[in-house]
Amino acid sequence: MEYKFNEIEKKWQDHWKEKKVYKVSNESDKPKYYVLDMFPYPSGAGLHVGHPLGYIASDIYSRYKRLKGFNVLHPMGFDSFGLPAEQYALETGQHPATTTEKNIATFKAQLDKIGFCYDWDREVRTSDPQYYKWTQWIFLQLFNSYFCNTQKKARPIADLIKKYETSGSKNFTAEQWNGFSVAEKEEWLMQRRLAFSKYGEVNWCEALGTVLANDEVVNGVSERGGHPVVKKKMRQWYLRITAYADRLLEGLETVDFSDSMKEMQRNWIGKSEGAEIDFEVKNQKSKLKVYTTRPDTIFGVDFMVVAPESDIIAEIATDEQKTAVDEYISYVKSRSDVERQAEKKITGCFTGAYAINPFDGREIPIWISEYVLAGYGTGAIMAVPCGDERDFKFAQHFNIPITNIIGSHYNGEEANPTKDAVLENSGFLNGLVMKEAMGVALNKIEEMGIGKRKVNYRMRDAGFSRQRYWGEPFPIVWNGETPEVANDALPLELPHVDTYGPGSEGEGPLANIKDWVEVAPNKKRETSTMPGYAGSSWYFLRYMDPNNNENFCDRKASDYWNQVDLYIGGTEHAVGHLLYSRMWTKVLFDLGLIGYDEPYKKLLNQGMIQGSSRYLIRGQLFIERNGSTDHENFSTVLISNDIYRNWTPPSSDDIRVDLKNYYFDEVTIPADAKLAQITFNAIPASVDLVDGYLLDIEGFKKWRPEYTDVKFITSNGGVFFTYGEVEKMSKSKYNTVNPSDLCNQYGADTFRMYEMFLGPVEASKPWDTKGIEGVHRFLRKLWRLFNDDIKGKVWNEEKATDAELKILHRTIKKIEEDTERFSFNTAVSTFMICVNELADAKCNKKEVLEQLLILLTPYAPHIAEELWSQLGNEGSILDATYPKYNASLLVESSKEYPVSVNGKLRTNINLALDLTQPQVEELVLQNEIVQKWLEGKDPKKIIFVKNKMINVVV
RNA sequence: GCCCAUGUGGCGGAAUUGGUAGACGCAGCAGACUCAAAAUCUGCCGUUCGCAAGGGCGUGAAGGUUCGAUUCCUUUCGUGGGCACCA
Repeated sequence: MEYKFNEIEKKWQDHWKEKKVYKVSNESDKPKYYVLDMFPYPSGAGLHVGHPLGYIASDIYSRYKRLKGFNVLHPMGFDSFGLPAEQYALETGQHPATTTEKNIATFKAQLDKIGFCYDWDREVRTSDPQYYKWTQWIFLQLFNSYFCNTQKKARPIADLIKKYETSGSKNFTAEQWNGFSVAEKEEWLMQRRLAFSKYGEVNWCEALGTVLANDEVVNGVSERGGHPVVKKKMRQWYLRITAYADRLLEGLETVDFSDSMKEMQRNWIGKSEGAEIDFEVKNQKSKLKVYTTRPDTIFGVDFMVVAPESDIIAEIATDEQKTAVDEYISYVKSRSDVERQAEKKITGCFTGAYAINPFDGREIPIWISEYVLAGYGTGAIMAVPCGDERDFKFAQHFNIPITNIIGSHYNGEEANPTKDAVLENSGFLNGLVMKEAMGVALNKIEEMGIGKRKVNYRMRDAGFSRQRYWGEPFPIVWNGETPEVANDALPLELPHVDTYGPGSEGEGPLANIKDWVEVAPNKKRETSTMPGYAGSSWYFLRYMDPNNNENFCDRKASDYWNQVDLYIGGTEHAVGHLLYSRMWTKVLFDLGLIGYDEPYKKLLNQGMIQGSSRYLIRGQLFIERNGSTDHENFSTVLISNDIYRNWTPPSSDDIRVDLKNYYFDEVTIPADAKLAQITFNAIPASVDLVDGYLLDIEGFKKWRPEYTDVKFITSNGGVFFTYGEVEKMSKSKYNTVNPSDLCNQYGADTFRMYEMFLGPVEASKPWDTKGIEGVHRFLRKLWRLFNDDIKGKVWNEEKATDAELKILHRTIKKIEEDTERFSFNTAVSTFMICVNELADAKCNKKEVLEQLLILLTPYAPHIAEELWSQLGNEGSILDATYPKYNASLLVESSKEYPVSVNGKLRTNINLALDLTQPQVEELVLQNEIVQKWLEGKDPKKIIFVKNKMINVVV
């Protein structure tokens, strides 16, 4: 009987579906366990082999936990709002809901093929009105809440209003408040709401009349069309995540994330303690407020740098410098934050103004430069070139003299950011170590009233509106400049639009639907929609109670399932999604809606599976006809990579002389034309058309008919080599591999195990389909322990020997350990070793094999269930009892010790495990090989680590 | 530029706490079975010197700590991810 994986997998998938074996109940006597994957965006390209890596890992762990007696929640859904669907709609006119629906169907079919144990009855889709009803509802909770700085938590805004009405605030009295107009009141409240609106900068593309996402902007121009992009101020919604900065930092102490993940989040939040200092500006009324973390270096300030966006520039720039300053500012407008900071080139412009050092009266030139960002601190810094590398380079570039305040710690060649130097040239701080000087300087600054201590965060409030269609509409109506909660019942559904283009002022497409926007005279709906992370910030809660129409999630359900025990996803979400959803959870907790303020107890980061793309070298010959300067592509060749690689191009003089050197030896250039240019570049070939690097030439011609007639310059034997590049999997690079194809060809069990076998889940690695054979052979070998292709059943009910039980129990121990620590790749190896050993021992005994099958169930559920039933078991193996390993079977009495002399391995000696150090030393010194390496000398020391090794030191 | 990760045979990787580097698999080579192929099985498989026994070198590079370093520290180079409107 052969291993017919296609039949077996179909049979059991149907059976499991029919018996609803993956249905999960919110009531159970078993302990609960919640395993969650970061849900996918259902792109039109479908699932590729990179997606399921984390899903397989979580599926294995879920099934393992189930076998261990837990009630396991392991749901799946779709993050189905997003830009690509809208972009596609813009191009084809198809409604995003239609394409999204189709894409989800494809994804689900692909996922089911791999045999995941999802309870599909709990599926969520962020674009489903029944889901985004609650996203909108939570937004309104945020809108109607503020962060109480005394209690350090979110509270209803009504509480704040009550306080204002009765006792006012530091900005106004109760009487004043009660006299304010609605609009005036709202202006004050807006400064406290957790979801609030203000003017912010967006990437504005005039030519497209639209706002662009950062990744639609390349080098300051739009990716589509190459039009200029500038920063433009527009009204935007924001979430006051900065209010939660400290709690987001503290919360990291309570969760099990990797240290690097925590580090990334800490850096993102970027808490720093320092001071804001006001500097007088020479001959000006306005003061320059800078933020610094190093007030101890105040005597080393040689210049100031102000962000180009700062309003103060207009006030202080001198007439002589005005033109230069304006020019510089317009240059900076075209640049993104990333570009501004990544730039190695040093740019800047002097304003002509001088600040005055409050301690020694020195005049400090004020510059503007793009390396200072407006959004951070006060948008201005005091530059200390002897202590800061960027300041130093700036000073050097613009020939600004550098003051040394750290003596020999500064060598004149590079800045030294030390805090341990003793200060010099520093007035009242002279002689103090910098660390101590910090407090002294701060006290003095506060005493003089020219500045104050200030905690700063690099993190900014999160932009929460998008000028797009395919997202959650805001249940907000604008009364002039005052936002009000819309009267509509939730969900406020996305209305139908005829076109997906932007509104006349760059608003989202919703702005074009007059009837929808104008709800009453002078009352207009908010026309932007929520960003992608809105729906994903709370989806882990919805899975617990997905069909609840009364509540986003019943408190009983969220208390039962509690936090996500294991969350698996990529590091690319390290700071975005994870921080947002941590914040939402904290708000929901503060408002008493759920019982915990961290969503994810443990986070496991899966690596990215990269594509292994294949490229062909294409040579193209261009000619010019009749004096026209347009180049015409006259001839094309494709060149095998090894030939091209070994080719040395002739010097440019040769081109016109000898085309032989250029692979175009058979080309005759028409009389009325002349050779213009020969170029070589790479064109992608689909990975389906190569075997390793060898191209299937005929297949390629069929795939790209435009190359049917071109000449292929082949290597010896007529073969054609492509070359490889490891890069992100994407449709455009033709390097995607569809998991469904592999499941058809090798079976889901093979595919699951191969994905795991590839390497550690956390690591990124390139995909290579070739290795899958090895895993497939392993499963066939396992099958043959039960069934022979010709003889049929070979398993038996004989009693297992000690040696066989030892193989089994060693495997039980290792598989359990490896699964617990998410080392799935080594677990697969362990299965292979076990099956190899059982085959060598000719062990076909049910007593051993049955236990092995249970271990294998999380990894390869279909074959395990099939063989389990062949062994005559009644129930499903999914609910079998996980084997316990018997330590007494694994006890050894002796060990083959490696023996080193001076750290170099020289021999092995078999020794009993209960020997003492002196006994070991004696036996080791008797050994011939050890004697030889001792060369008659006495050993200085013999290091003996029990059960590990022996090292003789001479 | 900044933050994080990572670098081991031809390839994916193993070595869990500083203790035998290269488990397991792919590819390759040689052989068995077969009319043949597939499948399966056996052996070899980091590099170098050597007939062999045995030795030298070897975990991106350079230093350091240690009896002992893929593992810890310093410096440096390459690659991947993130940098706030891709998700």
